[in-house]
Amino acid sequence: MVEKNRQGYDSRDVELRWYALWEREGYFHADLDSPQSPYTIVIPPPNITGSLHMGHALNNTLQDVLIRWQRMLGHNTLWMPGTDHAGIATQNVVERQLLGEGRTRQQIGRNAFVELVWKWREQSGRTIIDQLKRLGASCDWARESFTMDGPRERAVLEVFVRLWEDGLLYRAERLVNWCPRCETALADIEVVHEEVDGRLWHIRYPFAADRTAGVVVATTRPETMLADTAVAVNPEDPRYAQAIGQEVIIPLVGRRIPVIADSYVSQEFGTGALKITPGHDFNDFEIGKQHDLEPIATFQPSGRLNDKFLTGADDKARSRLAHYVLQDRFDVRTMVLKDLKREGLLIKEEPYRHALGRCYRCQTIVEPYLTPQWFVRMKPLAEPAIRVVEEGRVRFVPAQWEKNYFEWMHNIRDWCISRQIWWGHQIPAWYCLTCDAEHIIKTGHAGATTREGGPAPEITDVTYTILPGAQPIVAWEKPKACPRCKGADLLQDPDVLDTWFSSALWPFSTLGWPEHTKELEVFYPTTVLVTAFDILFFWVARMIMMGLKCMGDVPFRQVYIHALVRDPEGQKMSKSKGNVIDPLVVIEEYGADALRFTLSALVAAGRDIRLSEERIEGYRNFCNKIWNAYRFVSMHLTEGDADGLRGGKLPSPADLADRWVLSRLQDVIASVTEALENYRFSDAASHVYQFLWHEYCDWYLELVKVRLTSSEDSRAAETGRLLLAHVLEVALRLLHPIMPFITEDIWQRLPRPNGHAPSIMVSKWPISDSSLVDPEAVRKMERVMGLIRGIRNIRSEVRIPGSSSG
RNA sequence: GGGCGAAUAGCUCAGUGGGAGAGCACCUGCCUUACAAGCAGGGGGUCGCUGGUUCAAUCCCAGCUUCGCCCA
Repeated sequence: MVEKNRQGYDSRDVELRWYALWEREGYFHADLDSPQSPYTIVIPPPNITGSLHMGHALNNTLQDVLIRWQRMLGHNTLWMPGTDHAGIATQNVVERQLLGEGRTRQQIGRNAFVELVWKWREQSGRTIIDQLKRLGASCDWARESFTMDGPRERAVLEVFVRLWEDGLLYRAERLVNWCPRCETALADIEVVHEEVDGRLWHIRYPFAADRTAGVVVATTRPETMLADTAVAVNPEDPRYAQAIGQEVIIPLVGRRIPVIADSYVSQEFGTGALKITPGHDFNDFEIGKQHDLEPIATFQPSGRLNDKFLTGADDKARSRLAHYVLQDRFDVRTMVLKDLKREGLLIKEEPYRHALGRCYRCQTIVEPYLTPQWFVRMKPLAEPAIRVVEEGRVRFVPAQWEKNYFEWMHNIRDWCISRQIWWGHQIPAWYCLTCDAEHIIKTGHAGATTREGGPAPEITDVTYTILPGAQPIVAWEKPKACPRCKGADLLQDPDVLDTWFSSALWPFSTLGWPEHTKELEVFYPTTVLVTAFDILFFWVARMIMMGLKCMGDVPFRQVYIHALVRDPEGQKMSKSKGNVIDPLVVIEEYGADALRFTLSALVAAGRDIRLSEERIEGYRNFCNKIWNAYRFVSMHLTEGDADGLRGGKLPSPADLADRWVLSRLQDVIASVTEALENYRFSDAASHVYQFLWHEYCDWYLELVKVRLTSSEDSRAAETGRLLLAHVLEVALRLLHPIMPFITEDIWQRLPRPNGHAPSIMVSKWPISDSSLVDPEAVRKMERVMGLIRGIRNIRSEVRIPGSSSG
């Protein structure tokens, strides 16, 4: 076997080199004073904890395709980059790191911890930016933002104050979704619901009047019975007609609670009797409100039991249940069930499938938790946001997503925006320790920790609990004095804002709002937002609401919504499943161009992408094909040819093939352009692929080859060489948005008209020339190709050798 | 329980009221000086099922089955 030098295309060196040049030359930078019409995209800011995954790769490839295409069309394009501080996610990362050193954030205190996160961000927070550059993203890096930098913080403060002044913010005690691991409240949509095979336990609650009889309730959460305040039945239910108005005794605890009637209770579910725990269940909370039941909140923030459930219990029960206190909620469940069984009150246990909510950041089962939080009143914000989509001022692509949007917006609930974490925008609200003292409870003690060998730290773990009745003073900065009592002892609300609060401002905060900047004037509203459907509610809807509220205009005119990237079996890629295809590994092995082309070719509206490595390899081969076509062209081009091309004059077609290839090129220009105009990335990709490989290489190049070798007609040969170079040059420009690197590399090597752009990325997007469209040539050429195929077919059939003929 | 979407070649998916397609995989023959990461040729599908509209249905309509996602 002959060892042959591989003459393939090598992406590695090429990609790094050209990216550096583009950046150095400032091609990514949008010009504020440009007379051209603007085309703007704001990046969905990746989390600073993130490392580039396929979702990012897809999302940013599509944005870059659009941006590069529009730049070539001559628009003043701005791709605004930045990163997101990702409150809970980042805090979790740094906390874990700290824990590795045997310390907790509580031990080092808030200020030191926040400082530590900033330090972590300096070191690790830019990883993903560098990775985006490897992908080829042509963002305007000079304008890079961070959701917690100075200007973005000003925007957050401004919005918070405005919402407060407009009566769209309030602080209230409500049952909220609580993550006992992150120890913070979550918004409703930060809870991921899943069906699980659980159990339904039937428990007997004896009547206070006659303990031999009772009501049997069915529950999936027996541990919450400790905090029950009633048993509810349907008023129409004949089984319980006698029971309504009586009192039953909570088993183990011994507390008396009423049997109430409420039509909410389904007669079909379980036994038809429902235990009511307003402090630990959303539905029960509502029922409790109707019946004036005081909720009992018997969990600590960590999900461990406190002693509230013992309120009203007798001494015997107190001593018997003392060991429940401080146990985890699921251990309590086990203990409760065991004790119930012993007392003969556990009637039945059956398998039961039901929904469970988990924290979207750490998968911990969330707990409904009664606590004062900040909320945004959403209805008034949602109404105009619904209207702009109805009126088409914001257009969703594909349009089917508008349905989901409307569905959610019409049923919108108030947004819980306070988080009990430290990394984030601290809420700009203060409380007066003088006149509001009754609502503020101070806990903590000095000198709780000493760093090894270091000086004794300040008091670090003092915490304030701000009760529901407290009166916040909302302001841009700490007020000098309380407006009510003139007291100067003010305490800032310790909570921080939901990360999505600052993300919601992104399309205008990145442009300098609330200052009246030229950037806002030029680039707002932005043109299109490119994002995956999974953050439609988290982010897209909220940006529309906030854009309308703050700017009085939509944040973007179009929203292109793409699917998620999955593995070849359709499974979500995850580290634990081990099915992750790492884009950076792919880029190393196959090149960013191959990855970008693959993702573009696979993205179909509303469908998940199943990514396999073979597919990427196939498009790497496409790179190689183009590279070799270039090698052929360059090998045959003469100095005279190059001069001619630089002069910009094209030869007139010498024969059918010439007319055909020029005509086909015009078609391809038109169809790629049309595909991009309609966000049909896969069509754009396959049109160029089909043309370059199966028309240009398979046919035109082969036909010109014949002219070059036969040398009967030197004019035909020259025309062939020139058109080979010309058609390749145009096709490269068509391909550039998808494959920026190889197109630049070859384009720079091809002779092209004098005065042309210094880089393909700032060259002109091809325009279809109708004078070159030649349907007759195309028809004739197709007949010729069919004829040749027929001949080849016959030849191969005639020459079928016996399989053992070797 | 409410909503949305999908079902087309072995796999992943385009597609249109009149001819069933692409990439990958597969089979056969070729290291033909651009490319074996390639070239040439080839096999393979009652377009989920049942009805209806139509001269004509993979496509439009209704029902069914299966799968996926979102919301509660």
